[in-house]
Amino acid sequence: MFLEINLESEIPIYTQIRNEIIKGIALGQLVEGDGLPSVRQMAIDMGINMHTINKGYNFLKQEGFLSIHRRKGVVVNGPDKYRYNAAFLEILTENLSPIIIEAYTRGVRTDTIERVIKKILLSVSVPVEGGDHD
Amino acid sequence: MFLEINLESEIPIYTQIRNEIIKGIALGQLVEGDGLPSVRQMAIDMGINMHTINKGYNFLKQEGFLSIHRRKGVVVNGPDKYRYNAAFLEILTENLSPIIIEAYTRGVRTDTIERVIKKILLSVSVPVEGGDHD
DNA sequence: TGTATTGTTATACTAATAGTATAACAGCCC
DNA sequence: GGGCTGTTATACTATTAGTATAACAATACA
Repeated sequence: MFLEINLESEIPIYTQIRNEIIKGIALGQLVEGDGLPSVRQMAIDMGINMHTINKGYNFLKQEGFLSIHRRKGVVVNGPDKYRYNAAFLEILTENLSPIIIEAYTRGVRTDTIERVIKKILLSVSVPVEGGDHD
Repeated sequence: MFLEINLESEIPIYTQIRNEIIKGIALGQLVEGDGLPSVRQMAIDMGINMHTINKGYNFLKQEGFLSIHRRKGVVVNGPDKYRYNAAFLEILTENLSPIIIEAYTRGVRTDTIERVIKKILLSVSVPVEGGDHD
């Protein structure tokens, strides 16, 4: 696995694992049916405790990104398992609000904010005029 | 003070205080020179410990939003004291990335994400076609 | 000049969370 | 049946959030 984890970050390790795997799915590096390393193996690879990995995997399982089987291990789900709904859009708004409002208050103009958003989206997708993901 | 604080939230109280005051500045409810309640008074009003308020105030002080004097109390700064710079834009990108990437991965289309952003900005500013803040 | 109010600092305590460390349990493919 | 999987339980350390007192230091103001 090629997860970029920063042990010094204030962001919990299991959260970083979660975010990196979601990013891997966004980039197409992880697709439906792909298997992930076992909690023990990844723990060894990353020099991190097994339970921390397991915690990250379980968040992703609960959110629909992964399926977990006793012996088969951890497998990436298809998009239908983690497609967004109205509730997600509400949480998204709640999470974005303080960040966006701070930027606005600090004088970042609307078009600059949108440029930042576009840059992030471009880092994870192929730009297609008028087109989109899925 | 009219800060909306949720004691049950996973977000630390002092962070909520910080965000609410920044929001107050964005809305124009707090402008340069305005005084805020003393740490003791606000602690009483909100039923929260003095140190928690103080922690929130000090974050805002360190970030340039507030000035704090021994006896005069806490005062809102002018925009020049908290205007963004290049470093802020980098942190902004870092903070937005996992949220935006997750939304994208879950199938939220680019224009939907931008609609959410616009909704947040509208909640805090007066819509002006082609114009902007400041 | 006092005095009261301000933010500040120090100390101590509880509760919750992150992370580590072992160990054992249970499903299941080969 | 052996070995690998995720799972669960327990225990421990470190850090953070929040509370609770108390005292200190600057300073506006009567």
